Amino acid sequence: MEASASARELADVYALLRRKRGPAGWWPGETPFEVCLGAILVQNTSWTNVEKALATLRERGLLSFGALERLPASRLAPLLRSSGYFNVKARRVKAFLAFLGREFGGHVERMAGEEPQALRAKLLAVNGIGPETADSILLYAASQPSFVVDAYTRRIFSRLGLLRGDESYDQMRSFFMDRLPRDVALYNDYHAQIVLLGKDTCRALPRCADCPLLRRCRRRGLGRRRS
DNA sequence: GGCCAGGACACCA
DNA sequence: TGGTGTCATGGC
Repeated sequence: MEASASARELADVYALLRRKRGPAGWWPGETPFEVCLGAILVQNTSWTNVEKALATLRERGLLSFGALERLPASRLAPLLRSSGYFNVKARRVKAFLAFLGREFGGHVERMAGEEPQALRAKLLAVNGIGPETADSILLYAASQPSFVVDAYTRRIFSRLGLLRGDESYDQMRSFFMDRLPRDVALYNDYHAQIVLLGKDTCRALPRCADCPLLRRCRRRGLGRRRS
């Protein structure tokens, strides 16, 4: 871990990210419930594939807790086909629905009243919900200040030299949360900016040799040369 | 036709 | 505790 990375540096990187397109206004789903489904379906998959599966569920009137709760995993799986790993994800969605029904009566909104650490622990105990999925649900569905770390975050910040790139998930999450104010709107937009940058620049420039963000950071003395 | 995408888990040493 | 195999579709 680059322990010397400062709160100011993370704030400056965010300012640079935001300067390009302003507030991302980014929300991975139309409702908090849809956000939860999306967080599971997007595991190791592109969001465009997830959108197709969500659209299928919407067309069939299945985009609600009640409808999905009644649907067996064997019938849900084919509807999730486009998101990949559909058999696995059908079981994971069902596990989440069972948790949501048991703990919150099927109402995602009620998660917001839970103490963040306790809610995170409960989510992580659900089969198929790992740290990134839990943090996505916490931040984007339950409005809790939990920083989401994903593959783009690891890639971009290791290229900036602010992370080594081999840190554990929790180490990277702490890296951000120890240096940024616990602010839901900030975490929401910071992660959104990272994803949007990752989707265009990192894909177009897979080696990041000519990454505009990297150049801007270098000009301002941000980031570090990699040894 | 190969590579990769916003992970997580079971299994094994 | 850490490494490895598995799950699978769709876009480029």
